[in-house]
Amino acid sequence: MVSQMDVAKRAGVSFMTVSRVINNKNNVKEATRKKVLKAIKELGYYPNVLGRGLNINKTETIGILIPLCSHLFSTQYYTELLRGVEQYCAESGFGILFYPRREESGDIDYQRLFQERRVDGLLIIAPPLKDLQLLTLIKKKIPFVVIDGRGSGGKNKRVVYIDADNIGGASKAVEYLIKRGHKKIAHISGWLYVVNGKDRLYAYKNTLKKYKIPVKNEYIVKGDFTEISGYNAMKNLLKLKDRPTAVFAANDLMAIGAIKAIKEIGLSVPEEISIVGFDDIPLASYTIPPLTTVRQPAFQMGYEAAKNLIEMIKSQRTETKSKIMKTALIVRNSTN
Amino acid sequence: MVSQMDVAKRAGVSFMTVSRVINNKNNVKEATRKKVLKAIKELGYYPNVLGRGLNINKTETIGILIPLCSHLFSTQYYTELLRGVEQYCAESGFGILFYPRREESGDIDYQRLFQERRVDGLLIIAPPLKDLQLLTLIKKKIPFVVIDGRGSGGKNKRVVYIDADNIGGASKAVEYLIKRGHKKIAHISGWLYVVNGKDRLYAYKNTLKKYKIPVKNEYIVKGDFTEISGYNAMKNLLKLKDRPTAVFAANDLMAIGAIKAIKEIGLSVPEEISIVGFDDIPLASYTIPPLTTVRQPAFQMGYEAAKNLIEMIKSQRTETKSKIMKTALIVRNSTN
DNA sequence: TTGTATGCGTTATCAA
DNA sequence: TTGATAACGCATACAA
Repeated sequence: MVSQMDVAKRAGVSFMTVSRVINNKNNVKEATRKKVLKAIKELGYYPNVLGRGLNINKTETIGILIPLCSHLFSTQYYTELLRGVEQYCAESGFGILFYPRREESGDIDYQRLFQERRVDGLLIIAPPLKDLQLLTLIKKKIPFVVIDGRGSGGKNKRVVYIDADNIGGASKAVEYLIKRGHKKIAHISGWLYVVNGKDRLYAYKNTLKKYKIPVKNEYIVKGDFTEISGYNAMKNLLKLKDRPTAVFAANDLMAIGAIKAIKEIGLSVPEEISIVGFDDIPLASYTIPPLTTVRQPAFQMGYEAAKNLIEMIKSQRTETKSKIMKTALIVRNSTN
Repeated sequence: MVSQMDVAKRAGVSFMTVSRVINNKNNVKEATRKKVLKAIKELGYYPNVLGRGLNINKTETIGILIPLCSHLFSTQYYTELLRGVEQYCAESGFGILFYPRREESGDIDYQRLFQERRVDGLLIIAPPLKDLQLLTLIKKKIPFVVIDGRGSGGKNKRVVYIDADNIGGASKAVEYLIKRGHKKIAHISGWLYVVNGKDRLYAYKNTLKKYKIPVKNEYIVKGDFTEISGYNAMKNLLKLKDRPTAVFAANDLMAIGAIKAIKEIGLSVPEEISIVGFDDIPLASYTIPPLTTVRQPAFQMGYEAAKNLIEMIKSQRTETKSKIMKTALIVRNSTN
């Protein structure tokens, strides 16, 4: 391994001069700098981030804690989010340590990643509704940003949340159905242990109330964001005597499952039943019929979150900059 | 920051004893160990991986270099692959440093990640056909494993490649079409600058030859793995006087684009034109009609690759264990 | 069974 | 403008 010492010997200077050149300090004579750069090149020297990190107590790396249970991660929504995160990290020279969480098994110890000095901060995606570990992070002053987890760490002002406007988006979806004349509107809910699922259910109920439409329990069926759960939920809805004429599914995959169930018994979408999803994954425009859905700005959310986190890390500040990103109703052909 | 020294003071021992406890050395008296563990707990001590890594020259982290151009990364194939990688890393206690490559911009310097001691080895996904950087890694004895890049680093026995059997899988697909009576079979090729695309094209040509069916240039249209490229390619095929009766697309997304183009001019799949894809992404079973395709074991590939890499790192050996993973033809309803 | 000295590669501080 | 020394947290080698 080539160290600054080796470079220094080759260039006939002290290792401190090498360090200065590496770090672009301006108090190095141009001739000396050239000698050093030449030696660096000849020896193929690369600075050792461990040595550096140990000294300055920084790693220029963020950890990303992402749920890996397939029904969440496999959604293209997450790849877009990741792309956004990557974009900002690349711009600011930060690395990304990838920590998939499997909710099932014993969880990851959030603070460990920081305390071990693996990362300078954490990006936490879709944590549980009440995540006590976030409180630990706050107490220990560990920088972190939460995506898709509004409120998971309580209302502490020091927590930065980046969320899509789930309530607004879901309200728009239900409102649209109401304005098209639907009165019997059902909801296939998402995984209710993350805020996305909970908020969309809340908005469904609330919008109905706003328009004086009674909320019927039999019209609310629990799903978990997977296509199969949407399929099963729809099967149940189809058994009802008073069948709904429209369904708002908490994500696109479940909407797709629902469409499958409807077609299977010979009914058609949207003629007999209208369907609205949430996410606007690429697949949404390929279903038959193409899906009316709520788009959330996944890339921007990732980018914003990384930006916030890295600014927090760099500035040492911990001021709140939570953001609710706008959603948009994309009307295609699954609604009537 | 709490260090071994702090723990040592609290427990009334030397920091070396603390180190021994951390590393589960057996030459520590049980009573002493308990004292130390108690102090560790009370102080909330976590070992600093930078200090440790600097000393033992290991990081227990692998770097994953993955193409982020959306047409490759957004495929669910890659999420599955990542899940496999994660699985083995979790089992062996390794971290994953995530390095998306954007082929467009100036590339990542592969060796840098290792030389800077960020990682102990590299997992390189879908490199270019001839990747000179891989030769550097070989020369510098940096552990790495290539996924979806058979041959990118030359035929050096020291390179470990984990690939799906692209040639076998594509051959099965084309053979199936031939056995169903098709003679006019076209191919929508993938991105030909990665081995997956190239091999599938090769297998297409080769299988036709094997069955004495002439290879017609006009039946081969270049795509780049995106849905839109499949759509456009199919448009061109549909303009031919002697239209093909079957199309083998180099991946599912392009197959889906092709189906869209076919439907648009009022023809039907599979009655008038049969389509076969490659990958078997989840979406494949939702298209209308559900797609006949070639399944590759993405999860296992990721798992195997990580296993190979980490074993190389741990054993210091660099023996070749390249693997070609089996593929399977999944017959659904897009073929006739 | 436990402790002391040393060095990993880097940067900060202070001196020259 | 340059260099010497110390320190970051840890584990190895050796001594007690």
